[in-house]
Amino acid sequence: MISRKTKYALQALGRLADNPAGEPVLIADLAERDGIPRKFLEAILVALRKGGVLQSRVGRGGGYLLAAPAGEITLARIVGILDGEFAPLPCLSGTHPTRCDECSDLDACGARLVMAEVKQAVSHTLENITLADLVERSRAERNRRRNLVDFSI
Amino acid sequence: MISRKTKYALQALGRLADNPAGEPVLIADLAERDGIPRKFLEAILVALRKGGVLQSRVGRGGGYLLAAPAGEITLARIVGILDGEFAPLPCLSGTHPTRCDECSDLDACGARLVMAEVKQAVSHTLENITLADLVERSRAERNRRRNLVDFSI
DNA sequence: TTAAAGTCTACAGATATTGTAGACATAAAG
DNA sequence: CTTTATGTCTACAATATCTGTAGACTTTAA
Repeated sequence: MISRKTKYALQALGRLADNPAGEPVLIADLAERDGIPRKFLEAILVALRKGGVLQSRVGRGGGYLLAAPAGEITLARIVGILDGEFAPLPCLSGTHPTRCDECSDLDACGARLVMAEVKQAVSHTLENITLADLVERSRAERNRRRNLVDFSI
Repeated sequence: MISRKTKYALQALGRLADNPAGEPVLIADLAERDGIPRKFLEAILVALRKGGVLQSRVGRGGGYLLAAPAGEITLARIVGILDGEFAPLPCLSGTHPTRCDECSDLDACGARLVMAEVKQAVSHTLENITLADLVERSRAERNRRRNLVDFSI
């Protein structure tokens, strides 16, 4: 469902959200740490910057930083920037609604009615998860395991 | 999110679910009514038959029928047959789980943890909507409007 | 002035999706 | 038993989209 582009973005954004605020991270570092093709990641980060999620600094000592606190950056926003608005059917797009050729009765289309519900569910989920959750859950899982190990000693 | 293939499938299945039980419907009719390329629809229907959702009869008087009551055919099943199992990330596939190359710690991957939640939400929604719902909602919408018209006369 | 960064444009390659063609198999009607 | 109406199968063609690469350019700090 999500493109590799968005997957890479989530990985890189996770690293950035983990980093001390104000410390720019290099594209090259992000790319290497997660095995992402560097030039491809470059394009992804530019899109995220244009989308207002990232800030960049050019030149020596430069790199990328989050443009907002991790808790304010939702998955919906990230996915929207990279994969475009999530529309299970073209006629359900909010921004570029496109009617099917043979559709004589848009509002009574069964496929559209049920897919609207799916869209609603997905959007709701994506709106309610932030980068902070992503980082937090990863930490929680690591801690959980660390505790297991402690007990086993 | 869903392919054109699945969209066509939903349209055709809606027609079939609306048809009196036991009456086969011709591919050609389904194709024409919704403006679906005939040969393409053919392939879709074959997949659905192999997936156990449809029955076919060959020869004169033949055509397609639902293989089960509309209320027992979920969207999850239809989407699964045509688009494959829904996995927001390859490592979240139930049937062909594929680890990312550079992933050193699968269970603590933040992207994976949050996407698992999205997968859960989508699956839950798709499991809880059936073809009967699709038909019913379409009917309800048409009735709603018919009533509006009646009152306005 | 130089080196270290990000930026931009264009394209190449891979993969998936959508759509088409035509020969074939099966079943009913007469 | 022949004809006709139907679905089935295999192979391919045409797009479209996604992924990835190249290289010249701009900006900033040391």
